[in-house]
Amino acid sequence: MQKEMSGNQIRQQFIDFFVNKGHTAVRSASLVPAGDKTLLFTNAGMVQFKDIFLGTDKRSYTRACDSQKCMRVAGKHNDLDDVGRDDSHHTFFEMLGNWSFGDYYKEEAISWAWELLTEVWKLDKDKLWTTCFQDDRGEIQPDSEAYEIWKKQPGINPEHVLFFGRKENFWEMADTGPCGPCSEIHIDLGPERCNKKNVPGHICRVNGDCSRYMELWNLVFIQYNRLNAETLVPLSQQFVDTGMGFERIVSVLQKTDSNYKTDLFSKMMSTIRQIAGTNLEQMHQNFTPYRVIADHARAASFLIADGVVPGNIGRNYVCRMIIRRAVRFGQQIGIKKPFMDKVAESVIESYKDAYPELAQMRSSILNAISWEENRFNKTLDNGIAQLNEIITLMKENRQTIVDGETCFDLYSTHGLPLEITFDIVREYGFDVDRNGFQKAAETHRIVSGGGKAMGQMGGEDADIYAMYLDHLKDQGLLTSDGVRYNPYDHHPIPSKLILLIHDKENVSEINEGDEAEVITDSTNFYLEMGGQVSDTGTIQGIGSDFLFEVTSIRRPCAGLIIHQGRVLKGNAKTGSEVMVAVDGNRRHDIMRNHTATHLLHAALHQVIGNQARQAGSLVAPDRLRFDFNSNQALTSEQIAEIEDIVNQKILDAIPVTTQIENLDDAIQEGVTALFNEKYGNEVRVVRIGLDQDDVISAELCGGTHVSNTSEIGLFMILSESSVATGIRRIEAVSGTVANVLSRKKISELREMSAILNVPMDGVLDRVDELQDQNHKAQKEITDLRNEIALKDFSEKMNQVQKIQDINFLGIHIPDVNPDTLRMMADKFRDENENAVAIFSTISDEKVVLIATVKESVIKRGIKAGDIVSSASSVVGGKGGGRPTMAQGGGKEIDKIPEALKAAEAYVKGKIN
RNA sequence: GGGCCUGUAGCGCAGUUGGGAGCGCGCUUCAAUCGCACUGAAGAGGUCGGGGGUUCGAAUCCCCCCAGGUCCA
Repeated sequence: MQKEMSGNQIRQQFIDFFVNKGHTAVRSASLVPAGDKTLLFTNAGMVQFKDIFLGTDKRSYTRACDSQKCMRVAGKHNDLDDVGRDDSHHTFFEMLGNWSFGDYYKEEAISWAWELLTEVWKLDKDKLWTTCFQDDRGEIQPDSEAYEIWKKQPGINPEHVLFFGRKENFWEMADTGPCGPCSEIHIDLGPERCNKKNVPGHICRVNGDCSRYMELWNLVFIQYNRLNAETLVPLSQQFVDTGMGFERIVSVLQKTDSNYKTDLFSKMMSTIRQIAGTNLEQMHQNFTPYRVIADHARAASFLIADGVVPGNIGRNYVCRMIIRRAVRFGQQIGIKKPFMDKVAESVIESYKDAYPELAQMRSSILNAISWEENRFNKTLDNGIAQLNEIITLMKENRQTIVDGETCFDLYSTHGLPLEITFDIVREYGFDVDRNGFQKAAETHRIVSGGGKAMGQMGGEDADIYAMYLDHLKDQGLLTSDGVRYNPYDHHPIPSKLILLIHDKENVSEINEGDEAEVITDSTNFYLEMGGQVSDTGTIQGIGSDFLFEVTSIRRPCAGLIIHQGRVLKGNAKTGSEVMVAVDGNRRHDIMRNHTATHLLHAALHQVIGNQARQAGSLVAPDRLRFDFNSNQALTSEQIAEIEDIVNQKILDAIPVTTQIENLDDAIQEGVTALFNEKYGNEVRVVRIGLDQDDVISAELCGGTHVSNTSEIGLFMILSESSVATGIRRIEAVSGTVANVLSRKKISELREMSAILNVPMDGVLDRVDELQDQNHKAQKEITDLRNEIALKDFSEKMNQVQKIQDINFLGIHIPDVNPDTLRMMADKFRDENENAVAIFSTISDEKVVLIATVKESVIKRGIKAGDIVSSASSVVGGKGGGRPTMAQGGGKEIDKIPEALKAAEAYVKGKIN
């Protein structure tokens, strides 16, 4: 009996097997799909090769194999809530795949798959079943080719080769685009694995819905291009795209009845048991929480390693959600303290050899998970406080069921999950309305989500341009590599017009005023990539007055680079000799900003640590923008420190060099690679440093850079702000823009110093001093005014009228603010028996009225609010307040005496 | 991308149909003590996140923006 293989060995055997068959082993792409806004996460092995199928990109190899990190947690196939309930679902998983790009086809794909499973891995041939495509609608040809190939595999049971229809065996990427039939390999795990034994009439079979037969491997044969719902046309190139669920095959080979019982998960599981204080038997009796925690800890670790930190938006939110969900399941098995970082540690241990980024990002992973766990606890505390208020109210109202909307509000607004709400109210003998909750959740989903459909796949017009490209190659105008592209030297280069497009038509001539697309046989215009914007410039005729303004650049398909713009002068025909001229000043500004961005990145690491990973970047001629992972705002000291570091590196005049290296070597060496970029096996490394031992920054980067940091001139940070939870943004300028800006700021300072009549470095102190003086003066003015007004007021107190036993005073007091007026009213009320008063003044060219009434008088039906109302209606306004004190006003200043009389009349009327 | 909640003194918070901006802790000074802690008295400190609008009057109502939280895509 052969010793059982570890998961890591199985993965390696797969790769080795296909490398021996001439395949290039490719690294797993990031979980964040590069340049693909239609996808939240990489969810299949083909994602990193999509552009090859679409014809917009090409690679140096035609056979590849890999183990691809995948996440299936959002979108149409969101089975997050099912993860943990069974033994085969995962949020994160690995997909093993082998690929042919216009190389081998069905014959090899099928026989190699059979060979690996039955010869290398020695699976029982009688237990294997395979399926081929036969159209249930009878429109597409059946894949009898695959059928015949399967039947001749050594040792196969011919009765185990079956046909199925479109649902199972026809693969399509989207509504249009590359597609084709597929063949699946299923394994019979034995009758005891059926989970439908109790269902009457159930028969176990392939593609039945019980768990006895399991799909192992899907071999997709891409041979058609779907133009619309009815039309398929054959592709000129054929592709093989296969995918085998790694956890499944490990489970089969290790003869376990659960993916979660393989050695891939054993370290995590024992860690969880250790924390929960349970044994193996207890775990298997209540397996769900353990599966959830292990799955989610694994997913979160891989996500964070790819730069997806927990947050409140998009991918980041998914990361948060799975961490929080795992924590809740932890609570279910009695774990009270934060624990997820310990599970994550086991994940790193189990996977670091196959995925070194886990070890590299170890501290970031553990920190981010702990941080999120703590934040979740804070959120829960908050939500529970809200809930307690609700419980108090319910007790008063003698309610015992928390209605669905309230439960959902606690969840959606305060982050308190329904189950926790239930746990808490249960202690009071209350219940929750689960149906109401679901209904509210559904409403919320519709209100907040619905509108946005997935974007287009891209490459819609790739076919047309691919056709042009083929044509140009046939004519010998282009080599097989397409347009010669070298953006790293930006001096004008001679070239030839080989294709002109005007109004979407191929034309032989373009004329003054035409908007057109111009293709030359070579170009050095930079094509937007890695955050650096495209170049602009001109294309000029040699020996003619032709002048074309290039406003943007694009690459509709691999090998074809298009200058878009307008003919400013003259005309040109295809075949003309031209000079392709990048706007050099603009390019130089961009280069300065790009190198400055690398220096900024390095300085950030120095100041706040390596967790400040790049999360996005824009390099334009007039500014640069840099987003990075961080949980808190930078202090002004940190910003200054970063600026100083960058500017010091500029003063140090450090050389910037670029070098083409092997991707694995570069990663090994610790070169910074960005999670959302796509890299081939050959990568360009940009280094800033005096020599090999003194490298300040080394990044994988296709952008253009200055050759020495001193060219940057000056670097200034303009702002630091928040983009989303856990992500901050720095905006900065360098070079000419920084010069202009600093000159402007200094001249402003100079003007200020002239106005304040102090030296420039004394401006700050002077402003401080002035502000202080102003504050004091304002206060003194207020005090003096009050003093004067009160003195004045005392004199006017003798104007008090006796209305029966009431002391009434209705006077106008000029030059006081409403606050002082109120103070006087208080004073009058306090110092007089049965006091009733109304005062007026003018503030902001409007009438202000204040009335006051002593408690003893209120009982007799006289309220301050009513007095003010009667007076303010005279001056064209309104008023109100409390019985003892009320305010009002109006706009008609000249009617003030009349208003005061009206108030007096009101009081008299009430008394008599 | 969208829904909801929050933003008031250094910190934690109250502010109930729109009408005097407050509480606790902390801070300053004084008293008491050999000194500290405790205690007592007095006091400083606020663009009520920012900007518009409605109103005689906005922390309070409406709109926009910013920041934080939370949920859905």
